[in-house]
Amino acid sequence: MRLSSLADYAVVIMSAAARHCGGVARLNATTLAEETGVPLPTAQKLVSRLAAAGLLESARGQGGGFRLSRPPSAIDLAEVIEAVEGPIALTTCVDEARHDCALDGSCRVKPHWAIVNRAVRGALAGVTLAQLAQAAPVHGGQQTKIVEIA
Amino acid sequence: MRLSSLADYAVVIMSAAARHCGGVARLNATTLAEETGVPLPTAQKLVSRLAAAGLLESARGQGGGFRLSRPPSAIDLAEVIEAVEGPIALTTCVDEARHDCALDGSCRVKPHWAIVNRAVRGALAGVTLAQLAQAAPVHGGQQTKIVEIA
DNA sequence: CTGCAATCCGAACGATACGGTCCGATTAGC
DNA sequence: GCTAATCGGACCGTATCGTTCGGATTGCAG
Repeated sequence: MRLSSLADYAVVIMSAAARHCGGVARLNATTLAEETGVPLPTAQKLVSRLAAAGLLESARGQGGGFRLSRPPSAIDLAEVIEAVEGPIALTTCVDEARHDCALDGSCRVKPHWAIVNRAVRGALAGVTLAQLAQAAPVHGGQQTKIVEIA
Repeated sequence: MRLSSLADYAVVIMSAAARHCGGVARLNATTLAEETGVPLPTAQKLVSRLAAAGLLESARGQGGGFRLSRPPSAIDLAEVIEAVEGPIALTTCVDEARHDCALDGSCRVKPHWAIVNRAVRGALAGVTLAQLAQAAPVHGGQQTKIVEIA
């Protein structure tokens, strides 16, 4: 139940890019790396994947760089994570592209995983880059609540 | 964002144990392995960890085995997963036992992770073994919803 | 038009952690 | 007191992740 380091860094980078959204200037990988503290080679790999997923627009050559393809309020955590890690699937049986669950047929729990998976993904999809770009979260008590489940 | 196979199997095993909760008879690792389809050695490793976490009560020697330490309705997914994988911490900076985040100090995103982490954990804590032991989930539309977030 | 410099893109290497297997320690029954 | 069945911990192979490196592409200056 741990996020990969790459996904963690990707969120940090996207958040930094969202903060510079006012200026139309493109941000290159070097600048993003310096600003966030992420190692440069790793940052390069990440912006590549994020661009391939359509979350960033890339421009090559001198003066090139990256820019958010959408407003920060229209990009959520789930998208960023899926761009780096692939589809959010807690178990292999949820991932429709793979049918290699050893138990499969007789597994009585399988039907429930889809619901749990949706709940977790929903928790991530509920947070946008715009919220992450804000200075600090509100500390006034519990902000998150699951109302119904399964 | 993928659950480890061990955690997946642990949920399946605990769910099977919950289904046999009526009888007071203990279940040994072999029986649970046969019933769930989980490889025996792996099942042994899992029940050991689950017992160490206090979710199962173990009895050694001939005629021994395992039993749920609490009613199925009082054990949730988060507990099972944490027993196998350790604390649920999406990022290293959420895990209070570790302070080895390379970015740390200047990271602007860090404060938000705690909230996201709580939301994900809440989604898992909302599902009990009693619900998993039921035959099948209700398919009547979307059952899960995040009302407020960060 | 040509050369240069900056940037993005894909492939190979090493390390960490997971998953699976085996053997020893312990306990209840005979 | 012995036997047998079961739990508990240690070892090893494997796969994925994370990092690093070199090549291809593009825009600007001369």
